[in-house]
Order: sequence, then structure tokens, then C-alpha cells
Amino acid sequence: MANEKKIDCVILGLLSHEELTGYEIKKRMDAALKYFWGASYGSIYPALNDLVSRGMATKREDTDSKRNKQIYTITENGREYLKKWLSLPVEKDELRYETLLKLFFGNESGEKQALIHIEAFEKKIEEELPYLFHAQTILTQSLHEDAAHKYYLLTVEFGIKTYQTYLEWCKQARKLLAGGQ
Amino acid sequence: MANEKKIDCVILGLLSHEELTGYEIKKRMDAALKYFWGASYGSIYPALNDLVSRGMATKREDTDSKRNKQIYTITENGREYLKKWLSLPVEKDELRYETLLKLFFGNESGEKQALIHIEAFEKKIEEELPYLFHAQTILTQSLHEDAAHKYYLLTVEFGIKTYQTYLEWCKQARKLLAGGQ
DNA sequence: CTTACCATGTAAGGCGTTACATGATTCA
DNA sequence: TGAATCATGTAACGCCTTACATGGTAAG
Repeated sequence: MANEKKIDCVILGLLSHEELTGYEIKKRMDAALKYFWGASYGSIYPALNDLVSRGMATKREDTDSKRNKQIYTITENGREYLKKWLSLPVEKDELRYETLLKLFFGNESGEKQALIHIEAFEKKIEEELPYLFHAQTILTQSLHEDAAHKYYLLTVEFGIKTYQTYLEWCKQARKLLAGGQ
Repeated sequence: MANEKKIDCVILGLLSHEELTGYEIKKRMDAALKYFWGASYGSIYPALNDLVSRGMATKREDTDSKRNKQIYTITENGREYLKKWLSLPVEKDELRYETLLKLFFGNESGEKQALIHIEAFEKKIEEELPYLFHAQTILTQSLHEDAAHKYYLLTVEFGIKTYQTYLEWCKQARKLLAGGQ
């Protein structure tokens, strides 16, 4: 009932849209979900086997491809399980920013160090923003081609807005550190 | 050298400012760090023992109090270890929002469900913002009383800015779901 | 007197990453 | 032919949360 393992739900969510291999699931996650959810092969492959054994998905070998591909398909059971989880209240939204942790203790290491962390943070965000903008463009254009795109766009907009705010905060933080208020 | 356990660093960071008991460490974390870092007693107490055995902190019983209190103090070694960690580049900033995950798969459960999650998210943020504003006021007023406050304020400002952005996104998301773009 | 909070710790178990191990295929 | 990428999986290990276990004290 409760205790839905998140990795199962993410995989089922991706499978609800299309058949995928474990490798492709990882790619999809890295492309679209990495800003708010991540997973490694070491959790994906065991989870896939587990989903099959619980009747949430089926596995078949891809005979077309020359490669050793295992294609996974969601079952009706799996779809119901996914929908049930989606209808349950969110249990946890968690942010773990080591940058903020190091900044919080900045008095121990001094302003120079704090500035280095802020600039590194800024750089990382500036590098990632273009990918989000690109996704925004693609999704906005294809909004009516696929009903799911509206929901994807929602999360992309979240990323863009928060990242832009991060950049504003970086500027403000630099000012505060420089001595002014 | 590398592989600094974060829980050790957080504890040392808190101890660098003042002597504390395990219980107080938890309180401090819940009050000031919970927005970007969390920890349970089950990780704090073992970590404290470990820090003592590695010479990063010392432990003494509080004889003044009637209670069974163990007071921890950072050592020079501990302070060096902390400073070293603070000078190292950030390894990972991670955001794990189940809300965004459920929204991403929103096409499976429909608009009504998506709206429910957005409203719940909005409510949670609205409830937490006042605490951040309160911290902002206190810290701004006492900025010159303690050099560390500047750094605390930095993280509080981050929280306020991002939370405000979250609320704006909620509005926008509701509009997008309502059918418009 | 009883509830809330102070205070410390352990044990089990879950969850997931990293590293390892292996090998095929595509493309330059 | 060599590098990059496709492709699947396992094992060890680390880290943390949850639940359990215990008891003192302050305040109403």
C-alpha cells in the first residue's frame, strides 16, 4: 500500500509513455529528470527485474536489434500502481545543497573562500540553463502534439525560474560579502 | 583526504561556533539548516563518538546540569579538518522534489491530480516562508554583533528568494494547466 | 500528576551509489 | 583499429532513517 519505492515509480512513469530498455531509461532520466531526480544503473536494473517479478512490467528480448537488448513494457497492473502512487500526497521534497552548507560555515574560512563557492555555483547554473531553455522551446512548439508535453514543460519552467533566481541570488550574495548590505 | 563525511562536517561546523550537546546539534540543524540539510539522531550520535575517537572533538559531561548531558567541543584538529573541507570544491548540490516527479508524469493521472499536488506544494511553501522572514529580520538586525551572521543571512536569503519563485511558478503552473499557455 | 520536552543512544533494515566485469557495435 | 557508445548486470559497501529503548526534569 504505502512505501512505494520511488525508483519503481519513476521507471513505471517512463514506461507508461513508451517501451524502453534499462539503458534508455537511464538516458531519459539524465535528459529530462536529472534536475530533480537521479538514478544509477545499479538501481535501475535490479528495479526492472523486481517490477517484472511483481507483474508491473514485462520483459522481452529485442530480436530486431543485433544488440543484447531487453525491452520492458508496462502492464495494466503497473499502470494502476503508478496511477495510485500519483494520486497519493507527496511525502518529501528535499534539497541538499552542499554549496549552502559551506556558505553557512563561511565565517570559518573567510570571504574569499565563500566567493569561490558562489562563483562555482553560478558557473554550474549558467552552464545548465541553456539546456533548459532548449527544452522549453521544443516543448512549447510541440505542446499540442503530445498531451504529456504540457507536464514536461511544467517541470522545465520550474527549473528555469529557480535557476534564474539562483543567479540573482549569486549577485546579491557577492554584494553582501563585499561588505555592503 | 577526500571522502569527507558530510555529517562530520556539519557537526564540526556547528561546534566551530559553540560547544554543543548532540541534542542541541539536532535543534540547530532543524532551526537553521533544515532547508538545505537534514540529519537524524541516528546519524548524529554515532558521528559524535566517531569524531571524538578521531580527535576532532572532545566530550565532557555537564556537571552543572541535573541532566545527563554530554557536551562536545571542537579541537584544533577538528577545526583544521573543517577548514580543509570548506576549501575543497563542492561535490554535489542535489534537489529531489517528489512534487516535480509526480507532475512530470501528470499526463497519467490528469489535470485535477496535478493541481492538487501544486496546491499542496504551494501551501507548504507558504507555511515555511514566515520562518525564513523572521530569521531574515533577526539576522539583519544583528549583522554586526557576530561575523557569522552574514553567512547565515546568505543562506536565508537564498531560501526566501527561491521560495518566492516557487510561489510564482505555482501560479503560472495553474494557468498552464487551466488550458492557457 | 501528567504532558511535554530534554537527553542519549542502538539495531535493523532500506536504499542507492561506486566500482567492477563483460562484451558488442558503430563510426572515424 | 581504436575510441565512443550501446548494453546489461552484480557485489560491496556506505550512509542514513526509522523504530526501539530508556529515563530525567520542568511546568501547568
